[in-house]
Amino acid sequence: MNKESLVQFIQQVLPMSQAKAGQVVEKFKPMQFERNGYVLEAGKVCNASHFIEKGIIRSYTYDVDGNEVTTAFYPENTFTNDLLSFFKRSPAKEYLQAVTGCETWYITYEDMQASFHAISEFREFGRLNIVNQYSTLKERMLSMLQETAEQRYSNLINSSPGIFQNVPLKYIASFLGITDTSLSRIRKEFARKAASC
Amino acid sequence: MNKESLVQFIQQVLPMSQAKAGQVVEKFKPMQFERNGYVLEAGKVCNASHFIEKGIIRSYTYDVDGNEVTTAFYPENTFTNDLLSFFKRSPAKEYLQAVTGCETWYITYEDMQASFHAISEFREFGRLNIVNQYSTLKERMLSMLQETAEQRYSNLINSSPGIFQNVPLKYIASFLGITDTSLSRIRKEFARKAASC
DNA sequence: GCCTGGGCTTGGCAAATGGCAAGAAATCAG
DNA sequence: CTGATTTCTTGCCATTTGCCAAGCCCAGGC
Repeated sequence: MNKESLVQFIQQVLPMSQAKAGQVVEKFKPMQFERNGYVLEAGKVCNASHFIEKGIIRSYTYDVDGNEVTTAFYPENTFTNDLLSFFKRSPAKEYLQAVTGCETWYITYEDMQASFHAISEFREFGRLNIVNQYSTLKERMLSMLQETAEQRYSNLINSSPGIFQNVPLKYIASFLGITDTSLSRIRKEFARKAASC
Repeated sequence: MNKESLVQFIQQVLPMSQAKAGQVVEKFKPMQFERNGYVLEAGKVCNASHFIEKGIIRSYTYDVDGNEVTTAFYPENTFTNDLLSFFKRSPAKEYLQAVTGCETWYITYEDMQASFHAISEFREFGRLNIVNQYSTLKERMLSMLQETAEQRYSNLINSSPGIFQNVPLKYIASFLGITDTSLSRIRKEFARKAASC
């Protein structure tokens, strides 16, 4: 396992010389998680940012009635952490759980701060990465505001078919903002429509 | 009009010496907007970040059917811009409109980059400010996922009563993810419940 | 003062979604 | 393999919300 995909990801967010990119990834170390293992637990301070080389991670929390709510899926070739906890050194509100077995490259908060200070390209990359995450969340927000549950389901299955092969439907339901009952009905209706076309 | 509230805001996000704070705010310049004026228009690149000294600004876009969707309200003592457009120099997808007459302190992209480079405290402030905006959006997302429209209305009126005094209800409706018809009914029901307590 | 237009409310009906409970299917442990 | 547990589907009914149309009310222009 080498850092090639991490380097590619960084180059894609902010192109820089190979030398700089090599310097940036130097501090990243490998880690593995079993299926259902925890990358981060609520209440603890998030001290590492993980680049997912292989596998899928989800974030979740609990609503006032004690129901699990899946807040995001992190597929391969993305960064995952609890942004607020990581950068403000505050207790995390969410769990980060490996939905499948995972291999990641992680960097600690201390190493990241040091690298931010030393490498201006890495600073800029870090900022753009946060902005991209914000942007993703904003699109999701917009989709919640103006689309029906069926449209959101359709979008997800088109944009991330891999998720459906590995993630229990109940996680997907709460992610879409509906109950597993409704998701089941939507899937049925969706299959019916697809068949008739 | 002086920069005192801007300085206070910065100190609150990231405490630093008064000298540093003074250096940070140096590049900010004043601007004014009439009611319904535009701080930013969709399609243009967002080239300034505004700290709202006075007034309320909203962001909005259009859905596929051409309906306006209000995506956020920015009250006094917050920063507003189109994050993605500002940092990636891409065309904005949203409009930023002054809902009331507004006075702001703004900094251009170029000045901000220069100050980021020169003042490490400002860099850190900038990052924390983005993280805070992400966090705000995440809470809003969570509220969309797990709360009813009536609960979201209740939260908004408790946390930001000032908005209701200045903003047309139809903006608030699309912000809450419902139609103005539904909002009207929810308000009626809400008033009934409040009266009976 | 009168007209006009936009913003808000209301009623009637249809569609979407949730809550509950039962059953079917898949998965897991022993 | 078997039994237990979890996940998923389905039916029934209530609630929420949307859509459409009508009407009210208030502010601004003449």
